[in-house]
Amino acid sequence: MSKLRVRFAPSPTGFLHVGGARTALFNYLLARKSGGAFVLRIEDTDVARSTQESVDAILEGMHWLGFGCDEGPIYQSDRFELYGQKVKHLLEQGKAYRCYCSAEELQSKRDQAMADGGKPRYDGTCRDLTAAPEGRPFVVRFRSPREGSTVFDDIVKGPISFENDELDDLIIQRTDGTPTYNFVVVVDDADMQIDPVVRGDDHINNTPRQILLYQALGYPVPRFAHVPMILGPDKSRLSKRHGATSVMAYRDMGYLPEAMVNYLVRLGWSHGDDEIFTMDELIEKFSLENVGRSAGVFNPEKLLWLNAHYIKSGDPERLGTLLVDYLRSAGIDQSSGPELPAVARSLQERSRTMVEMAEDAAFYFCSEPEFDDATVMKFFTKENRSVIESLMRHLNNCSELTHESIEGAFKEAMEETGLKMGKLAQPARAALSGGSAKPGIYDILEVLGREESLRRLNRSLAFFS
RNA sequence: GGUCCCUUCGUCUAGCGGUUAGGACACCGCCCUUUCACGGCGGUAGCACGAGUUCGAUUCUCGUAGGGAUCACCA
Repeated sequence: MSKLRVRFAPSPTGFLHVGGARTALFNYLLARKSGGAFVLRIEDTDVARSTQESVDAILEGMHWLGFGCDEGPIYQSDRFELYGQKVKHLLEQGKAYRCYCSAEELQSKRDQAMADGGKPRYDGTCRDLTAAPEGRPFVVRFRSPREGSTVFDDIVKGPISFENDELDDLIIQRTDGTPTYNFVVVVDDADMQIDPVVRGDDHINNTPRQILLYQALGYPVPRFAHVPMILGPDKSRLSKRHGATSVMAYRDMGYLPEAMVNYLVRLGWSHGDDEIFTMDELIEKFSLENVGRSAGVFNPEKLLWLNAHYIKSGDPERLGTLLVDYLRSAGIDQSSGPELPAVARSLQERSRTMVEMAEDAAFYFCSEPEFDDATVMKFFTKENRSVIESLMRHLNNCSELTHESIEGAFKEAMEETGLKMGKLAQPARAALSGGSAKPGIYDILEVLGREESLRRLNRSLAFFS
């Protein structure tokens, strides 16, 4: 595959949402696969709505997901001079013209057209103006051809065609002299030699105008790949009301970036029946040819399943490191207690999110667990006292608590008491954790260690009837 | 409303003229079992509709219906 230059071009008016993240991912994979360049371009021509906080949030999201860019971030606000030159050229060539209609006039014309059942488009009032009014504010409009049609062969959607007379003369420069999106996106994609342009299919309707602009500017027209949108459960465009849409919100909810990447890539793309992909596999296997044409519903359940999968198969050392922040957020004092990797290892098979893991790890860090009435009633009975004592004796004989030594102790205790595993494990679990802690009982003992385990068991004795 | 796009289980999807329509999430049942999970096995469930083309349509064409996007001095 030849080297591709692709880009992700978010506008800094909010955080990185899952839709944008997927678009970024597709572009990133294409660049990595081809050994080409992934350009990050910040579309901040709307100075009023763009914020540095948003830029930072987007960068943070990209970093978390592991999408490193090769060029950028490039800010369009740094390139106004270039856009100004291009506008000037179009003006000189008569391919653009000044329009003196005010925003209010335009709006009322649109409203009128709508009321008459017509199309809300610019009527061309200033298109052929010969005498320019003096000193009045103006915008610059692109002189769009009124005949013919514009067609392109979308890489994912196939052939798409528009009649040119459906397109009106779009504004390329505002009254304040700043350029607008449809213009700068063309100048930049051409200037940065982006090909293919991979973006959300909400841009399909902009594409014919942009193609006309490429041609007017004398640029070669790139290929386009419009990827389907991500919808909410009600099939409407995914938004806040559907729940979390910010990528970083998922980190906060205990999701791993690889789970998010894996989920996002499968939403709209497939590789046979495969479900699990490492980033390296994605780079090797991803291709636009296998991107579907239809929109997809964001399914949190499947994301959760993938997250559980990655936690389950994750490196305990890493999970332990990640756990630090989640424990802190859960208000758990981790200053003393077991080693985090060991904690993570004991819980990774049963945690679907890191938040769950932190919550389920709480008992490890609570040296004096509270016993509720139900627990006392059920497990701390007269008969069970001897059970715990028996277990303590055999545990005490172990020099160190390992899976083997613990198993041995349990066997001996079972023999001594004549009880089955269940009768032994449950009271012990309650005594050690204060309730029905999730890890296997051997794991709890092993992670807690000999001294702490015996201390907790001994302490529980006081609560027996 | 105009334009454009889309349409296989509830959801994500495989399928690229002939298949018992496959997989995954979710759901249900059974097994495993020291709690909870994991895991294993099995199951429910789908080609929107109507015409064509064809010996044969989920697959190709055209309609219909439904859904979505877009029609800014936002991007």
